[in-house]
Amino acid sequence: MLDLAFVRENLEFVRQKLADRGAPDLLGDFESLDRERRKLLVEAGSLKARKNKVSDEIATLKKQKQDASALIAEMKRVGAEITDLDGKAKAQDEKLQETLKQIPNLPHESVPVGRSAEDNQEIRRWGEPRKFDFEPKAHWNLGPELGILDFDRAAKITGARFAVYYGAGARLERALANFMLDLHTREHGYTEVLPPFIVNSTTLYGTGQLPKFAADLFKLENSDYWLIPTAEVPVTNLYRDETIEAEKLPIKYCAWTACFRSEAGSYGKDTRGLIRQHQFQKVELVKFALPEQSYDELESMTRDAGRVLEELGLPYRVVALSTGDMGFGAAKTYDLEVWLPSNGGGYREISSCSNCEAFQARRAGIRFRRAQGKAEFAHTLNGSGVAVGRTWLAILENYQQADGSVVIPEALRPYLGGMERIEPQSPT
RNA sequence: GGAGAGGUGGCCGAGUGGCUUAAGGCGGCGGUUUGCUAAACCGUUGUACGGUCAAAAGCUGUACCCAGGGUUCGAAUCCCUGCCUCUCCGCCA
Repeated sequence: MLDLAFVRENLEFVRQKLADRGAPDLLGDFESLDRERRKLLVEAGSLKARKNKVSDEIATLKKQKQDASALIAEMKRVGAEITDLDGKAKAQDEKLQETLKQIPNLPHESVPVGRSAEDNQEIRRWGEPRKFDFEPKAHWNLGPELGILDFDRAAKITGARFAVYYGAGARLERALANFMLDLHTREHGYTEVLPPFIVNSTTLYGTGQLPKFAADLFKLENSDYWLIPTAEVPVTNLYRDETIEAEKLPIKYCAWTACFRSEAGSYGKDTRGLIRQHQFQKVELVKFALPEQSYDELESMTRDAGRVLEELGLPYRVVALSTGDMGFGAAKTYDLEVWLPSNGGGYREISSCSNCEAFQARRAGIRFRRAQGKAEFAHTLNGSGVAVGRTWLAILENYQQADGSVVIPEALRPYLGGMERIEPQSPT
């Protein structure tokens, strides 16, 4: 959420930044709404001041056993007026809050202005895509052929966009999660968190999934419980409505969780394979940072995520998302895109690292306090470190051999009991 | 799922309709005293949204005693609903 006073004082600037994102103009009636609301606050405030004063006078009269009926009668009328004004002010305020909650974050000045992913800016590349001397297969063929991946039975027991893993496939997924967690906790200074995979709606408001993106989420029936779309949601909300001591910043968490997304509106996109599933696993990185350090923290978080792919020998590139391609709460986002040989070869998103500045903190009441001075809003950052399911398929595709087996990257072997290669196997 | 007890400032804790602008204590901050430390003493203390101001400071208004409604001239206090915590019982990985 943007700061109300900031929007009021920088209306044209805000309009421009939102236009850069390609967001519709949501500030249409902001000025009049804000003006009307403040006028009502002043009127109601002065009436309440009178009410408080007269109530004291009534108390004094009663104590002295004198007649207060005239004042009481007046206050009955004033009370009705206050109820009326409060109602109007509340309605205006709700409209204003609703407007503010619909407005995405303002892009940082360093973000390339553009309309879509076409305008994203490549920052750097790591690794050389492998040259195959045979036609590389897509993972949705490789996996089932190896007997470690099964979409058909997943469709039977649940539905489309789910998968079952067997044997070395299940173990590879588990090994990847452990490998990522160990790397971030041992070498990058993150503290591991295991949060609930179900959260309430207040939590989803805090990180910005609600109210705009309810359709992307799974909601549990007859409750206020929702499945998390990413660990960013529960982990960022750990400090909701709390004030952190400045010396403790930056706080760095990493969390392995399952993630659940309805993928409404993506019918027809990535229908084959593991790229776009309703349920997938992800190791997430979350930071709480001082405002003056948050962009340095974004850089290091992006490097921390990249380390995972480098250790696994997976070629990737880093792109800065353009203003038109960024998520709702982000002020700046880097995507990590891993190279996949299937479909003629190309880079696919495997991590997204964002600095939300104070956008989430303002919604969620995440503050910090310096030794001297008032509480300020912290900056929050989140990034995948990285998506486990997509790493799984990247390993299959990048490390496949002509005979249909898959070589396990060195760094991962200790997590697989020394296994060097996945050979075709029977699932049963 | 059943029964009961609770939810008050950063923390502890008083407070059953108006002398509460939330007592008292702890902690924090500032100061006095002191060879240093400790102690003692004095002062101070949160958040949000407004008004005033060029702006900041300051001054000032309102709201906030889990949340949302209600009763009343007046609610931390009374009523209703919800959420959360704790204790006991039942069920359970």
